[in-house]
Amino acid sequence: MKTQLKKGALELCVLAVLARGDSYAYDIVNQLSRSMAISEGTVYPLMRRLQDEAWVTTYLVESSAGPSRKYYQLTPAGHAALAAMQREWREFVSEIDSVLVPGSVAMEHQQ
Amino acid sequence: MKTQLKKGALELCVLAVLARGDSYAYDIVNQLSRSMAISEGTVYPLMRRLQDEAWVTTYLVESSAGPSRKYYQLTPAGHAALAAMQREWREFVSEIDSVLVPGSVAMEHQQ
DNA sequence: TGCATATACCTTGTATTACAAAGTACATGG
DNA sequence: CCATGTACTTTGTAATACAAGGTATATGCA
Repeated sequence: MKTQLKKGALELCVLAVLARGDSYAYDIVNQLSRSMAISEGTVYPLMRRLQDEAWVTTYLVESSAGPSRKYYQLTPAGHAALAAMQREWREFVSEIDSVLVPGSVAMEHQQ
Repeated sequence: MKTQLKKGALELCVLAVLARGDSYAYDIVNQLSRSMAISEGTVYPLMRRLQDEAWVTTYLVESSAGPSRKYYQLTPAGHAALAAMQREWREFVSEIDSVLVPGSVAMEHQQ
């Protein structure tokens, strides 16, 4: 159930994380997993999609504690996409809320 | 994009509509399409899923302006599911917002 | 009668995507 | 030299939104 809700929002979350600074997939997973259930198998294909959209560029940085890290950096198009998706997110929440609570904000009378 | 966000939330919306009164699929589509883009091909399979979950029961009512309408009525389990999904919806929005606006809700130690 | 239109239902096929699971590879300490 | 932690990637499965098409009923109108 919740899995379905999550679809599409993760892309927004990843872009939001990258807006706070360049990062690599493994770290993004760890950051997001503090707020929500998320797995590697979801994020890596998503990073590929972000590249395909030209919303991010990548560069390698060697690590002293394991294999090289592939950092992702937002492009101007990526920043624009983030802004657009934040707007869409707000609209989406409003749409759903308008269905859940028609008219006023009184949620005590149902059925 | 928005299509993906929508997944999972539609079920919640349909249950919310039914909580305001029994209705039939064709009318639910019309009601929801005032707030959001939605198509018949999405709703009919969804109604079937609600039946499979025993969240709704159905009854036929003849119409003077077309074929009989299959009305859907929430069961007690359906009301409970609606309440649970509303809670999940709130949690989900909070989770996403906490990522979009770090520091607002649950951000302990951000790097 | 015949046909268009509106109502109402349902099914099929396709695209998207979250996730588990598995695999590859690097670095370090016991 | 191998277990552990780090880091990347691919494969297969399930869920589901939607377009498109199909069926059926009722009415108005030419």
